[in-house]
Amino acid sequence: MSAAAAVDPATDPQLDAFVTAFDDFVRAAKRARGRVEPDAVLTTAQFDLLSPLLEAEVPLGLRELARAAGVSAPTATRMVDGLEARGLLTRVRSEEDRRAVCLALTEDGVTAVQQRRAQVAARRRALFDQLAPAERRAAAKVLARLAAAYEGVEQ
Amino acid sequence: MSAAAAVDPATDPQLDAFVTAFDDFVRAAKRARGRVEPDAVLTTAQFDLLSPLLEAEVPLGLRELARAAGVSAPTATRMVDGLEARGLLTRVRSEEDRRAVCLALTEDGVTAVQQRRAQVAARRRALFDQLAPAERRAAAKVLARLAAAYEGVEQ
DNA sequence: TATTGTTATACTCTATAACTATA
DNA sequence: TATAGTTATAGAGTATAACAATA
Repeated sequence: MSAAAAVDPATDPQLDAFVTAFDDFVRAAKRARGRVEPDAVLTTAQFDLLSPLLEAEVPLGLRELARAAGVSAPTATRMVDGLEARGLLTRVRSEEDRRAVCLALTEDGVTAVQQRRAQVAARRRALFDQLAPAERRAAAKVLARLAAAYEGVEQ
Repeated sequence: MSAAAAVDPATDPQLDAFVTAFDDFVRAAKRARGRVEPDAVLTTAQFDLLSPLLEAEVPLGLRELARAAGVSAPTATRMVDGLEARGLLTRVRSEEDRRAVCLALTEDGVTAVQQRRAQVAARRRALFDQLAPAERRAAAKVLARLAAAYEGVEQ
């Protein structure tokens, strides 16, 4: 048994409160996601894959996109197949390096990514609107701190 | 275009800070999940499905489990097929209502769920350990508040 | 030899529609 | 007729291993 598994959260009320709140938050977020996503233009995975292309000054390679989205190259290839067939991105062989492909959003692709971003932003905003001013400041601070804390975990 | 999509987050610095922090947090959490889960006994979906059975006093029906996990009945059936084949749960026809099945964890199933819970708890704890005492209190409070706020969104 | 991308293969998660058995 | 569950079918996401083309 690992050291972490041997720890009884009940022995530390602060840890227990943190873990419970975290679990509640994750569950609530999951439920909310389920309510919003059925009619989405892009799935989460597709959005994560395409999103970097909106900021990209130049077309990106498949591996770059795969790494940014946190998926394997074959998975990215397959996803790109579907997205290309739907006319959301273009895949052309690079002239400089004939091994590489250049991936870029089409006009429809840009629209799709922007729509999905707007959906996500709307969801965030709806949550924001539920909070009192002091809570809003506290939430932004805590979430930023937690994001940073993740980087210190498991190296 | 929806009202929400028309809002420019940049016009409200507090909203912008909140949305940015939220996005950073979600991305960091996703990366961390990817680092931990490859060697997990259960996938997230399997864990979500089995988890209620650990607390259940009596065996649960398939629909109950499906609803709790947020998946359709056929999805639950298929998942139960695999979990039953792996010996993690038992599926027996109910005596009182011959339409229903009674689902319960086997000893191995209990171990698997507990292991996964320990993994999740360890991840939460690692994050908790990164925080200063004041940050821990603030985080627990904010996460609980956000979980509650979700319930007020979209009714 | 190393890198980029694809194909082959296999498995999980997901849903809707249609079905069976029971109430 | 309504409910519990399953089967049929289809599609997306996921990975590893093996491959081709190019550097």
